[in-house]
Amino acid sequence: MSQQHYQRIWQTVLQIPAGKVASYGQIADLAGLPGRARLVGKALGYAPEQLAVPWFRVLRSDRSLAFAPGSDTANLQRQLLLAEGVLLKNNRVQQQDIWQPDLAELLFKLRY
DNA sequence: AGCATGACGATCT
DNA sequence: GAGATCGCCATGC
Repeated sequence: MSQQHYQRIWQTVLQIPAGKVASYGQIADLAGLPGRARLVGKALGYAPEQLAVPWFRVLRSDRSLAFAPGSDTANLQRQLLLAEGVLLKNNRVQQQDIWQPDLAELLFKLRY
């Protein structure tokens, strides 16, 4: 897949504010890539460290973490979210912690 | 080209 | 909510 798509995904994820989370599908939609939720996960895995993309603020549409419960990655994600005040209950975040961006403002910042 | 594999998602039970 | 099923799309063998 093109770097262009990855770039858009990374830039979109960078817009998620601390203390909020978004789903893979939501990010795909906002990045102008509807139907490609799976590509978002892949892009996050390739994200350069230097860009400091908040990958831990992205999870599934059912509000559960994508990594196996108990795995090192899942534990790390849980810790990073907790540090921002996002508490997981039974591997799920609260509905209120889901990011609901102002579309006009977001599109302006991303200027697609 | 065919098939399996995912940091996924919507829908039904 | 949990589990099963099917759809989706990019990748790699």
